[in-house]
Amino acid sequence: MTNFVTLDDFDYKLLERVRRNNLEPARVTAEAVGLSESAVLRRLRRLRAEGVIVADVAMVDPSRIEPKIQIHALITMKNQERAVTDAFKAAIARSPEIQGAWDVTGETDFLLTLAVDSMAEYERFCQRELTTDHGVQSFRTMIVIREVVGFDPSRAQLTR
Amino acid sequence: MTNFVTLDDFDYKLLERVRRNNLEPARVTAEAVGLSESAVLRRLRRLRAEGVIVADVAMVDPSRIEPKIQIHALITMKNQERAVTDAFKAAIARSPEIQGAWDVTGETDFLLTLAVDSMAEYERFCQRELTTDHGVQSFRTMIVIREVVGFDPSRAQLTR
DNA sequence: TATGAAATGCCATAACC
DNA sequence: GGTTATGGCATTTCATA
Repeated sequence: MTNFVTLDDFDYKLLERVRRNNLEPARVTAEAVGLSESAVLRRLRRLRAEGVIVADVAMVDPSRIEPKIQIHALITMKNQERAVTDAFKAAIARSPEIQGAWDVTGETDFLLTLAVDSMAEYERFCQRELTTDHGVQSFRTMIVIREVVGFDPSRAQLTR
Repeated sequence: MTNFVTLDDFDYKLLERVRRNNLEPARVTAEAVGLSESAVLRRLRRLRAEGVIVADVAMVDPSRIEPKIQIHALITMKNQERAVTDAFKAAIARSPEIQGAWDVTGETDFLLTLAVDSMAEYERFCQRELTTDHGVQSFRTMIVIREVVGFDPSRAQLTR
């Protein structure tokens, strides 16, 4: 699961296309990248089996359904004890408000990204995860005013 | 692109599934949500036409291909002149290193997320966009040590 | 205006070269 | 990697409420 995979130019071309649209018929893709239909399908199957393609998903625009408030929070922990930070990470990972979370260098320890329906919901999250003895010393809230660069699936990073 | 869309329970169930896997045969989905195959396909077609489903994509795990350094940067601008900030936003949006960018409240003005192959590449980005008269007063770099919550497609937020 | 059922046509699959 | 035959799936049409 951990080893790297070597890809040739065809694979890269395929990934580039399928990251934009994974419903494109293989016939079309084949012509675009200069392969036969079956070659395209076999390579995509291999890329999925090898874990290069992790998931095939429909991207939903929640703003078309309900207005969401997007928030970033910088977390400073009281100390660096593994037991404490691990528990905090686990709690964060379980929180439905969380969109992403990173262990970062610098003056703060974690960066969180959240999406909530209201500030009241964010307050509940803070009480539940930040101000209730999970080892958090302080946190800084940054509310998103406007998205400058919209989420671009072809730029999306999947790690872990 | 404009008005909100009202969805019923079937639509929500469909979205929930298709956000996890958009290659699932409609027959399977139909049984899971309690609709006929054609009803499922029609509703999904409508959700795509109405822009609730924005894109259908394969999610790639770049860590399987090449090691990437993930970086968050907090930007403080010299002032809030529209002409300056707009130019900065445009430059950011054009930068290939950028994964996301947000206009935020608080002590800083923007939060950027980047993925680079090396610190040298990040340095080049900083020289190109941050330290070369785009109105940036100061910035703080946070390098991701470890991802706590991996990017989850079913949690992904598409705004704008 | 929505559904469910059946015929058509397209697409992926798999076994070949 | 390309070609071909098969099976599966989406699409379309139609009847119904």
